[in-house]
Amino acid sequence: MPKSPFYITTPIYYVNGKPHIGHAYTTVLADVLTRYYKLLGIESHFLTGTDEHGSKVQEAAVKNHMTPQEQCDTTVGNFIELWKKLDIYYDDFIRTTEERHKTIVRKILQDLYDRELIYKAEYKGWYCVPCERFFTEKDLLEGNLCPECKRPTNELVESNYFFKMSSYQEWLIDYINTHPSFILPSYRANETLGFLRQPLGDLCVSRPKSRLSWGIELPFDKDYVCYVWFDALVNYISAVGYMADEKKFNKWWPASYHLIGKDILTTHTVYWPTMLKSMNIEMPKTIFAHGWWLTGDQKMGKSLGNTVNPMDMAEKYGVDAFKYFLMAEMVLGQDATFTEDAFISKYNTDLANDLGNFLNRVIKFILKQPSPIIPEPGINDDNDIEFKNEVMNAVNAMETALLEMKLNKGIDAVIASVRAGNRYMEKTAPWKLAKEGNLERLNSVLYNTAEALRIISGLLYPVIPEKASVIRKALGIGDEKLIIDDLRIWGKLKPGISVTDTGVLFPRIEIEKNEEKTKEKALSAPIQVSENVVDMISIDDFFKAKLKTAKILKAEKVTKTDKLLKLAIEIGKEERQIVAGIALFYTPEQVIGKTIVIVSNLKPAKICGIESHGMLLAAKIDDKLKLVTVDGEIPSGASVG
RNA sequence: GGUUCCGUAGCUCAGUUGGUUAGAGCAGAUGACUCAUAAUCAUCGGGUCACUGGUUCGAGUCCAGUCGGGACCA
Repeated sequence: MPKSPFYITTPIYYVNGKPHIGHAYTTVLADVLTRYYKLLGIESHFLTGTDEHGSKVQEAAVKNHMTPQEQCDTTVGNFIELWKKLDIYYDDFIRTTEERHKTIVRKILQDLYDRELIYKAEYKGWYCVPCERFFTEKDLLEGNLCPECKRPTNELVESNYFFKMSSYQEWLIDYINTHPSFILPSYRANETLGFLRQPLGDLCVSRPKSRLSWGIELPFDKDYVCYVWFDALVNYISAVGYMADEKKFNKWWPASYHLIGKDILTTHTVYWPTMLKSMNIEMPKTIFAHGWWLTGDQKMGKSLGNTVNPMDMAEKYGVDAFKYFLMAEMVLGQDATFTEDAFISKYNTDLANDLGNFLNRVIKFILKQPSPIIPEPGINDDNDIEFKNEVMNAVNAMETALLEMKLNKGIDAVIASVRAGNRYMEKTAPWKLAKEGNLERLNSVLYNTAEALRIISGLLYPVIPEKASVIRKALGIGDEKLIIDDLRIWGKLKPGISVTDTGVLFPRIEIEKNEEKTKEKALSAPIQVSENVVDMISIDDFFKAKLKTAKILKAEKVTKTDKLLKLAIEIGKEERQIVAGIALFYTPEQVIGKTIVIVSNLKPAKICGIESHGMLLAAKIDDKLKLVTVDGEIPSGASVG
């Protein structure tokens, strides 16, 4: 493992809105990585913060009848509060409105200006008065209309200051090519190189105060403020003492990782490196772009109303479980989908059934013994050795995973060792050993399971600090300092310590009943619709069901059933799959191309293992069934009602 | 439209530089156990590895094309 200090950053978040899953994910990731490096005994520094200048903050302030600074002070609280709630331990939190930051930005600007790396020039653009925004010609809509509000724009000549970014183009291309871990994943490096195939322009680093006053004033021209991105990027060095505390700066820089979302790739892989180069500062070791969490909303279309706010999951099922899911489920770099079903499934299998249950059975069993302490182990047999190897294997896997930025793999390995623990208990059956009075074997088995839990809790601590601490408390080692060297050695757990029942670690989330109901409804619905309308309902009740026209694109029989057809349907621009119990009445060929009516906002359900996303309407009497269709031509996606 | 990545069991995905019977988790079926959170453990998947053609003694793994999906750029 690297022994040089570990310095990790998140982007500084823009304070014009509320924090969402994207912010949370990056910050949790940085937090978890930092905790791992601290576990490895490496000095670590974790920086996050907020980006507080720029037009959007100014606009929000005006709207809320505040000064921009007041606006920042209020909204920054949302972030700090969330980090507290998520148990995030950053070492530093920087705000770009802090003097320690602004001073450095001014110094950098002055330095670059003095060295003629920043120059003043006029450039032509199109200005939209209502939007108060400047556009380049290519941004405009046809007829020189504003791309935002579609009103005419005025051609305008404006003076601004430019950073000579263009002069670093060749250097940057070469640097990326010769430093394969500079931008990760590698396809993001390719994207950057793609961007760099075209001539790189100079970067406009000023905004005239006449258009925007909320920013850092240029030290050499009081009519301008600094462009937000230039300002913001500097946080990564201003926070660790650049031009202020040389010793501190040399300790932490270059950063080990700049974690970013893929949406801000270019600013971090083009602007920032050229800025650093111009300042003669070493490049960060790795700029790592992770993917996005797609929520139900984005993935399934808006009409459904089954959206889950991922943040609610932390509230509902616990912060540690939430962080566990984020870390275990996303392959770093790729996008991942967040659904409550996936969350619950992962929670129940990994955390409740595997980990929580393993802890529980070990502790409860030891507590049933005449002396409820960690016993003295005897000689290991083959089962013991096999189990021990599996646990030690997890330690190695986690270390490798960290280096490769494949946290999910590391976590998988740890959970695999938990499963090995459950398997080990079945194989050795300590309850039988107790009955037989084979105390030597019994003690060995109980010791080994407890020892495994010591190591496993240590490996998972960075992800689930609170719950891992509970495990350690149960084992009687709650106060011991956690270091990797102790996890690498089997047998560190001292016999003789009392264990404690700390209760159920992760209570199972029970959802079976709800699922069954949905399933029944979905199956029987098409057959019940026409008959016996009971109870009167209000119009509002009726409109809760969003009925829409849909065109059947594809249809096929569901194997092993005689009633079900699987349909691919089109609702406007959206395409989805539903399962309908109409196969006794229609062949797939008969329904393809038909425009039918469906309930589009029905909660999705699995029918015979197939996801069904909506329900079609059909009329039925006795043994006849007819689909509800529309009279004449109408596009799919039209509202019915 | 250009560049690029991907398309593997019902679902999520692993599959190193081409080489013996293509794997894991979840879901499902059957059985076992009872220390445990109706948890756990064992056994059961014969999947045209999107399609077509090619290179090779041999390709999920390389090449070309087709279809489908994503990313970036325009």
